[in-house]
Amino acid sequence: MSNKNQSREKILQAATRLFHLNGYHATGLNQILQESGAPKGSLYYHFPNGKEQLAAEAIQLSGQIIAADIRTRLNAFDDPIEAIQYNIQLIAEQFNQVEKLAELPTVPLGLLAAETALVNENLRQICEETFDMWDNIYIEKLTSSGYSEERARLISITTNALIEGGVTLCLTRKSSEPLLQIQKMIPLLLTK
Amino acid sequence: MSNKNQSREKILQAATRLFHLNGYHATGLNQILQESGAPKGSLYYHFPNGKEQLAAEAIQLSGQIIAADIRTRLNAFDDPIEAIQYNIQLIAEQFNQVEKLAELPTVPLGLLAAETALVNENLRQICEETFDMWDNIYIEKLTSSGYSEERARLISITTNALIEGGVTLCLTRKSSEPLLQIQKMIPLLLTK
DNA sequence: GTCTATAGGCAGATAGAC
DNA sequence: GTCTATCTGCCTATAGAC
Repeated sequence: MSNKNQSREKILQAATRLFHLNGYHATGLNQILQESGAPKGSLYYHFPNGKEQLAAEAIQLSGQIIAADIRTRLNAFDDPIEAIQYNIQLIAEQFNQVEKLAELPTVPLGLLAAETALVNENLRQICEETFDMWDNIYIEKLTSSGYSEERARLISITTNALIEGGVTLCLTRKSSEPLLQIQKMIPLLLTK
Repeated sequence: MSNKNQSREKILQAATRLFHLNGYHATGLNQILQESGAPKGSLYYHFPNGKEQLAAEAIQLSGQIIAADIRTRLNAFDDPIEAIQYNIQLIAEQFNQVEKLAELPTVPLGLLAAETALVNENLRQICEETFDMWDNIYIEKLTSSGYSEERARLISITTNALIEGGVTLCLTRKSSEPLLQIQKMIPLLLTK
């Protein structure tokens, strides 16, 4: 059982990294196995439903890691404006060294979501639940800072869209600039 | 030559639709040919560099179609706030009938950009140029409405990120709601 | 310019020994 | 639980008749 979980975890970690970085369709099971060091037989023992199950668990795993990141960053400042700006700043900094991108699981799931939404209902739902989870973190921070429920919802959706779109722009431009620029607009969005 | 261009155009149109909808890696050449009605020999006659060339031209084609859409929409209102809101509204409405999504090439290129940015330098550059083109349309509208060059740049980047991220959220939620919500924030962003 | 047939490789998935 | 060998099918790309 200890071995079982070790292997499983290694495979899942490699899958999570590769799916987020290269996407669902561009990532092969062989690639995942090679990186994790596990054999193919092992993969189907631990993930009987193959690639789809692997992607489902990968999205959930990184969804929770990112949620934890967002929570600690938002808690770093009382003022929600500073807090959200800090969060975006840290995401942006990942794009300074593109090599290091490979190590970090904190690239949001826009790619996976867009790839699967129209094609795989199961994965689509998991992405939706993940976005819900992230939304709720922002909403809680904002309502506890005195924003109305309705306004908090609006700001949260907008923030998530800004981050997902901003990440796409940073990837495309090979630069952290887009998110650093976007971050400057947060004070305007958080007008009460 | 008339036949040549007809075939070429059909293939390119099918490719454009499928790439934007399903992504680069999930779209097969067979699928493109089947939809276009053209034979495989024809594809490699018209696009000697195969899939990559097809994707490159598809991005450029839809990039220009979308640019034209943005231009006419921004020209529909003098006030840039109303104009940008109108543009987002029209993008959002595409997600009301998911069936009709298939017909419209106006889904921005976030998926293609994120898929290719780290993997194919040629396609990455084309995506970057396309984003530049769209940025410039917003910038021109804003500066001619009295916004400073610097502020116009900032707003344009943010608007593009909002749209790309918003589209991802709409796809994931199978709903036009996210973009309709986001649209409400435009007046705050355009504060002078 | 158009079409067929097919090469050659890699994908995801499975069977069965150990 | 692990590993190898292998199946089937689809992928991109090409060769060559017409």
